[in-house]
Amino acid sequence: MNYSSDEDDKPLVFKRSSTSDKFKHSAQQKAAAVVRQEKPSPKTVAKQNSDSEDSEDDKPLSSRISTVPKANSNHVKVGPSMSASQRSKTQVKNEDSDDEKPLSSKFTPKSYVSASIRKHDDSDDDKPLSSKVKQNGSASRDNQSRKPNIGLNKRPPNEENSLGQSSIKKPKLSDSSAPINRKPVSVKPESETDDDENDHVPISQRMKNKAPSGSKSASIKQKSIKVNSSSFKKTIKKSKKIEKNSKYSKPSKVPPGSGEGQKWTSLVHNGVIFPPPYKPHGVKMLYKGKPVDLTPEQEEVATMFAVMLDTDYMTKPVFKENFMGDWRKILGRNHTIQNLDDCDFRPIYEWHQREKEKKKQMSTEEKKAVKEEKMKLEEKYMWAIVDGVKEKVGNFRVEPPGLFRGRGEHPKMGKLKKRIRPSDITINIGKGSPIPECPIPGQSWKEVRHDNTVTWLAYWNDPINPKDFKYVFLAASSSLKGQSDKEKYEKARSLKASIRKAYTRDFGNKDVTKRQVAVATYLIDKLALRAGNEKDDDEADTVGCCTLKVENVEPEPPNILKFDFLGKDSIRYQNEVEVELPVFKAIQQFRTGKKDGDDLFDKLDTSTLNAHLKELMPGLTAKVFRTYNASFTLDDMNDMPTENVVWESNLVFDVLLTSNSLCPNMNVDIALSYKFPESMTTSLNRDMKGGNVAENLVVYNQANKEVAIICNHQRTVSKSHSAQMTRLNEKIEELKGVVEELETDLARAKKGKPPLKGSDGKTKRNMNPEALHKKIVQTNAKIEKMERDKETKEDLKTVALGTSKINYLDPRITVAWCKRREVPIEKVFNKSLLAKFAWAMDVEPSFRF
DNA sequence: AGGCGTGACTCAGAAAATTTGGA
DNA sequence: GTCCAAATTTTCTGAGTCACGCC
Repeated sequence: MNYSSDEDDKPLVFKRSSTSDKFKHSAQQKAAAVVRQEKPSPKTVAKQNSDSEDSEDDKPLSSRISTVPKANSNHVKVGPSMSASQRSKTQVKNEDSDDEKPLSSKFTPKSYVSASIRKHDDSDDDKPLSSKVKQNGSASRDNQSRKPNIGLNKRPPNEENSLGQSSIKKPKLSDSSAPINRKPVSVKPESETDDDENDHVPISQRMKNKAPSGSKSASIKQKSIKVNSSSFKKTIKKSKKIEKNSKYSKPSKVPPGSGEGQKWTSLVHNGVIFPPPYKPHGVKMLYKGKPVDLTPEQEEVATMFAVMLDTDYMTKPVFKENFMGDWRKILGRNHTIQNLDDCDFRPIYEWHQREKEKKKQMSTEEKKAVKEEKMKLEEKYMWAIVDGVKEKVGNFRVEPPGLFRGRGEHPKMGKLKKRIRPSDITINIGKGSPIPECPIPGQSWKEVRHDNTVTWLAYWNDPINPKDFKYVFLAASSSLKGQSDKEKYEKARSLKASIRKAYTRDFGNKDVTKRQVAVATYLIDKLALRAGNEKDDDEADTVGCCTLKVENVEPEPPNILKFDFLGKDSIRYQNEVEVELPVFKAIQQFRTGKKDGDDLFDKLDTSTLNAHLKELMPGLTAKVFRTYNASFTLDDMNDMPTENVVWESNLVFDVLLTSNSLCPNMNVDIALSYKFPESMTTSLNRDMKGGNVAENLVVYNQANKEVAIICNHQRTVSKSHSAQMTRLNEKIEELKGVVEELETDLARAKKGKPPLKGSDGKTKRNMNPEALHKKIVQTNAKIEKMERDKETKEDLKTVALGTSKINYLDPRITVAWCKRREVPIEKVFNKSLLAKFAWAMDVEPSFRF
């Protein structure tokens, strides 16, 4: 069968399945039917179905599927649950039904709120892309009239209401359905607009026309450092239309700049700062039990190794061999030290520990003084002036010498990373600007350039791999970085459903390369896999989609694929996914006749894959799917209702406390105000808003976690994790004991008897049954809360939420959502994220990814 | 052939949780 | 014995680092 057709039977896969369970449930309850478009005419319906596929297609596959990497226990997989037929049915139905109903669970309802809110949206339409992905989405567009109506979903047209508030409640509609795609081609042009610009314009009018992301002008001048964006907006906005119809025709790379590839007009900075020279400590290590004299240079390298005695690099032979190889070069051929095994670095190690301890013991004032001293030295390097605007420099400190710490089984781990000198560094600076003074007397820069088509301020060759470079760039909060960040998200937003159809059609293509491209694209889309460049033998052996080996993908009939491989940073990816039959068959076929270590996609590499992707959409590359998947998932879940949460005291209590621990900036007062159950009821009425904030934050974190799981962002379990868990368990047990005791006393009190002595032997005060009962309830609530905390903790012990927040989630989704729900943005973004995302701060509340 | 985005980890300092000390 | 706050310990975070990967 060819999937290409539209069959209704679409594979389930496309559907989304799982949102978080929690959401799911709620969603389910609430909605029953989904609505997709407004009413469809019959034909539409039919069509729709087909579209529906698309519509569903809109969703990121990953979301649809539940895949879940096993690594995290959490989620587990999933699968598409509905059958195709079911699904189609549902859809249809939905269409008719009204909005309110939810969709089956599957579809997650996405947004209602937004829908309603989106005012402008109604109009939209046309979106070019709209079809794009998510349907609705577009926020920006909305403003204007552009929005299509997307179809789909109904959105109430007028809702506009204020943003947020009221609207929030509305039932959702899901939009998922998508709109149909309208034409494909036009991708982006119009819409784009984004927000920014319009600040001055009345909202309603704002449209944006701006340019989409693309280029921006270089002029970024203004910038304000502050968070506020307003200034930013402007800057950014500038529009360029670039993309526009032409679509991305542009070479993908050229960014903004005012001119061809020009990134700035004037650039002033002070270069880089070097680490202080090595200060010999004179502590002698032992060789065959005897102290050895080392020159400062030899001692420096020995110290680098000694300091790592307590790491597990010591268990890696490669590390030791590489270290010894490089150290021996410095020791010289005839040195006493010939064998690493006869070396005893402990004296140096212990000296280092003492130094560390000393540092730790310094008084606060001393520490402060040291810090200020350092600041004074570094201050001049921290800023650059780009086109007249003061911008923070990212990494102006030259990397100090050390032993290379490769991740995973890196063949070069342990090699000496030599000290970088000025003569290794190339400086890039504005033509008329003063050339940074070389900080080390008597030395000079390797080269000084005036290249305004690049954004780096300086670079040097990586001593470990001379072919690689280490660049000094502006900080993430700079306009230059902000612009390209925004462009990245705009590109992802413009992904269209039609792309899915296009590759689906090739699952059975006779041309093997085309088939492989189709299947690989499917995996990238569905699982948010990385492209997978080829790697050299002198790098760790990790893979991405194009470099998957036969042994990394195990097909299990009827249609399950088991993935198990080491990806970037040697992080393991394990997942079992149900795929469409043609994909499954294709994978089986790609595997036949090959050995475990052979390439699964033997006809592919990232450049051929990306070349094909670019045919589908200008500027499209494999990594866009990751961004798309992540942001889509967040946008989708953010519209989950929270109103169905039962506002019972216990639950509220939990939610508040939990959110407090999950949300960094949560207002402590809010949580505290709920700390005492007695006051809870009243507080609830009084502080409903606070409660909602906390509740919303739980939803947000849940969505964030979902994304982290999709992207496989892991973290190592903290050393103290198990101790922490044990402690929690002990406390829970202790509380349980308390409850039992209380219950005994309660029973006795009811009979008029005094309480028994406590386990500690003390006598307790007489309490009346009501008081005892109350206490039991309170304690039980506390236990439940702790159990929940425990779960959350266990759940997140291997999941890192930060990476996706920083790199994959369009901040406008978060900002708009916060505006709609009246959640202070500071509760979600810390100071550095606020600075980094200054460009997104004034997005319309109706923005949808 | 570079150029730049992504990503896990580290560490110091902040915040929260506990303990201690005194009234 | 209770209460409160200071002191101390534990946990969490933000910012920085530098390795890794994509195009």
